[in-house]
Amino acid sequence: MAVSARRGAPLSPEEIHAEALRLIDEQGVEALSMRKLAAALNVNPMSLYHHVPNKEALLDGVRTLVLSEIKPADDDGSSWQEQIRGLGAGLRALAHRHPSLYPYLCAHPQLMRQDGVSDVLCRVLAAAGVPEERMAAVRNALFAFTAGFLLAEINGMFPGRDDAAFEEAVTLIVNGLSAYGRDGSGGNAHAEVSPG
Amino acid sequence: MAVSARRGAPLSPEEIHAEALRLIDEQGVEALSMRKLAAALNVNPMSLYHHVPNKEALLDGVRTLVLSEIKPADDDGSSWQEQIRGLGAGLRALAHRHPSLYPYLCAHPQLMRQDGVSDVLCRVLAAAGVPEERMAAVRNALFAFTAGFLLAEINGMFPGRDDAAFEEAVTLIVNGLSAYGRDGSGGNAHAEVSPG
DNA sequence: ACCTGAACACCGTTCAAGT
DNA sequence: ACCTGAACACCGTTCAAGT
Repeated sequence: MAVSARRGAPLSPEEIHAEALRLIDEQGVEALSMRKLAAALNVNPMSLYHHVPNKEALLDGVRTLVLSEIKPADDDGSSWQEQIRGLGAGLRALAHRHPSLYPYLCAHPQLMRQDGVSDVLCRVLAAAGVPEERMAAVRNALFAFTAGFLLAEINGMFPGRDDAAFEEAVTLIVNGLSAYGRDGSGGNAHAEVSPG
Repeated sequence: MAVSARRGAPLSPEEIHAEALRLIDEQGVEALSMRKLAAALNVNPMSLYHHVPNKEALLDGVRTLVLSEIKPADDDGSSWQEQIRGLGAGLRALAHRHPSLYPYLCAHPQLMRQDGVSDVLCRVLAAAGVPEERMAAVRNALFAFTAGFLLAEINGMFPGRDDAAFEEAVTLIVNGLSAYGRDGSGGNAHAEVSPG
């Protein structure tokens, strides 16, 4: 059986990811090392490598663990404006729950492309009047805008957690989306400008 | 004089920062180490510490070096929409010139608060009809949106350098700003919603 | 199957010593 | 004033060996 002398149960990836997230939330990503993580788990540093290929894969696991917290709400019948605000608030809550990990979430956007969130967002955007052929671009822009705003917020661009600043930002977005509903073109006088 | 046996001239912070930037652009931020940098400068690793306090300060210097590339254009009489597009394109060019450093620029937004850029942006926003008391919030939001979009782009959210996606994003912003010009309130039906 | 200790190739940084 | 070598306290990771 060869279970660790210092522990009752064998390690598992889940346990490792959870403890890594705890350490990151507590001390920051920079402070996480395989050796410290092993110490926190009361285990030899090298034991980790039987459950996780390397540190990069470990961080990948932590990122997916955090992203699993996202539970996009169902359509509750409210206006698309309200639903946009709700989605933004949800992502914002996640960012503030894990401020130290958040920049690393932004740095790996393939994980941010969770189908659940994307589907809900697209439904709301369709309700706002975004035409099908521009849906992907608008959805990506919105996602990037939101992630960027939260990154700036977490990095201290605003003094503390400034809810008014967040409201202003969401309003800017909602107003921008409204143009799609008015004429279906997004009012884009520059859509055919030759790109750079 | 005690100049390095292997070099003609003594080191300088400028030389160190420039070489560090070169290495970062070439091999990525993760690959930069004090020891490799010293080797690239043909110098003993410890010599660096006579010109730079530590690695964090070195990266700070590299960031300010890159930010000094920003030269916000003067008012050329074009519409505020065109000027917004110009500012965005300028920041985008910088991001693509230094894709590896760019995420680290975003992580230290105090450096992004260059007065020059901020002043120009505020002038353009005033032309768009943003009222004085909301200027700071809108300026910050715009900056964070742009930085976030470019971060997503650099991190591979879009397939390659997708100019159409960037145009769509800027259009969304421009449309959002247009609401301020229509009624001066930004059309913000939710400005007084109780935060959180 | 799971764990471990020793070892390797790296780090950033300090410090006393050189010229 | 500027540079240097040795040393310290860390890293991530490999590998052969243990049960």
